Amino acid sequence: MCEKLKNLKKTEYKIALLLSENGILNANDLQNMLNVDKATVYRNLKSLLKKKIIREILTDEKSFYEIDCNIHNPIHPHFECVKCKKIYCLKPLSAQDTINLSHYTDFEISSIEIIIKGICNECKKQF
Amino acid sequence: MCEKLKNLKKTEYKIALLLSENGILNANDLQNMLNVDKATVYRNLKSLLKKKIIREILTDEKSFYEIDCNIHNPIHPHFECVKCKKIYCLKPLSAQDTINLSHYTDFEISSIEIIIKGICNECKKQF
DNA sequence: TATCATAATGCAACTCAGTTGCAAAAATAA
DNA sequence: TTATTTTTGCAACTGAGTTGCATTATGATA
Ligand SMILES: [Mn+2]
Ligand SMILES: [Mn+2]
Ligand SMILES: [Zn+2]
Ligand SMILES: [Zn+2]
Repeated sequence: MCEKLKNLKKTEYKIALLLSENGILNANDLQNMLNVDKATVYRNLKSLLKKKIIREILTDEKSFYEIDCNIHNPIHPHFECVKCKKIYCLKPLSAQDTINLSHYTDFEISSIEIIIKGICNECKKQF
Repeated sequence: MCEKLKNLKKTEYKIALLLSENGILNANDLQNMLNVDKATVYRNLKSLLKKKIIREILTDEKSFYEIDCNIHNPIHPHFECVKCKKIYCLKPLSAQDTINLSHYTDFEISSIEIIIKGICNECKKQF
C-alpha cells in the first residue's frame, strides 16, 4: 500500500483506499460505496487533489479519479471511448515517448494529462 | 485560409472563421461575437466537431475550441493555469517527443489531447 | 412567382456535475 | 467535563450544456 495514505483524515483515507483497490472511479461511484453525501465526497476529493494523493481525469461529462502513487500507479495516458464513455488506463509512456517538458520555461508545471479518444475493442465488435 | 472551411453552413462558417482569426475561444465568447442564442452556438460547435473542423479543449469548468487545420494549426499541447484559468497553446511536440500510438492496438484512435497544468508566468509574478 | 418541404434558429425549460451556506454532529483540545 | 475546531448532511444554488417546440429562413419544385 502507498505510503502517502498514512496521516489522512478518515474519509480521505477511505476514498484513497477505494481508489487504490478499484482503479478509476467517479464521484458518484464513491458516494455509493461510502454512503455519504455527495458534498462530502467532493470536498474530500478536493483536499486529496490538493495534497496530490489522487489524480483527476476530465471527460466531457464528469471527472474520474485515481490514486497518485508513482510506484504503484505511475502517470500514464488514458483512453476514452466515445461510444461507451468508458475510461481505460493505458500503460505508461516508454522512455523514448516521454514528453520533454523542459522547453516550457514560461510555466511552472505541476501535472500533465494525456487523453486519447476513439472507439474501444468492445464497441468495435458491437457496431 | 483553411481549405476545410469551404462548404460549411453559414453559422458553422462564421464560427470556424472566428476561431481561425482569434485562436482559442469558448462557447460564451462565440455567443457574444455572433449575437446568436447559446443553443445555436452549441449545436454548431457539435457539428463542427463531428466534421473535424474544430478541436475541443476540456477544462474543469468549460470547453474551449480551436480550428483543426493541420497546416495552419497542427495538434499541440495546451497549458492551463490553475490560478487565472487561462489556456495557452504550446508549440507542437518535436519529432522525438511525439507519442507513439501504435502500441495501443486495442483502440481505434481518433484524437489525442495533452493538457499540462501549472502556473503561468503572469501569475507567478503577481503572487 | 407562389407553394411546399426541410433545415436552422430563438426561446424557455430542463439536466446534471459540482459548489456553498448553514446548522447539526463528531472529533479534538483544554 | 466543557469549550473549540473540524467534518458532515442537507438543501438550495450555480453554470455549462441539452432539448422540445414553435417560428423563421432557406431551397426546391412547379
Ligand atoms: Mn489511469
Ligand atoms: Mn491550441
Ligand atoms: Zn467503448
Ligand atoms: Zn495564470
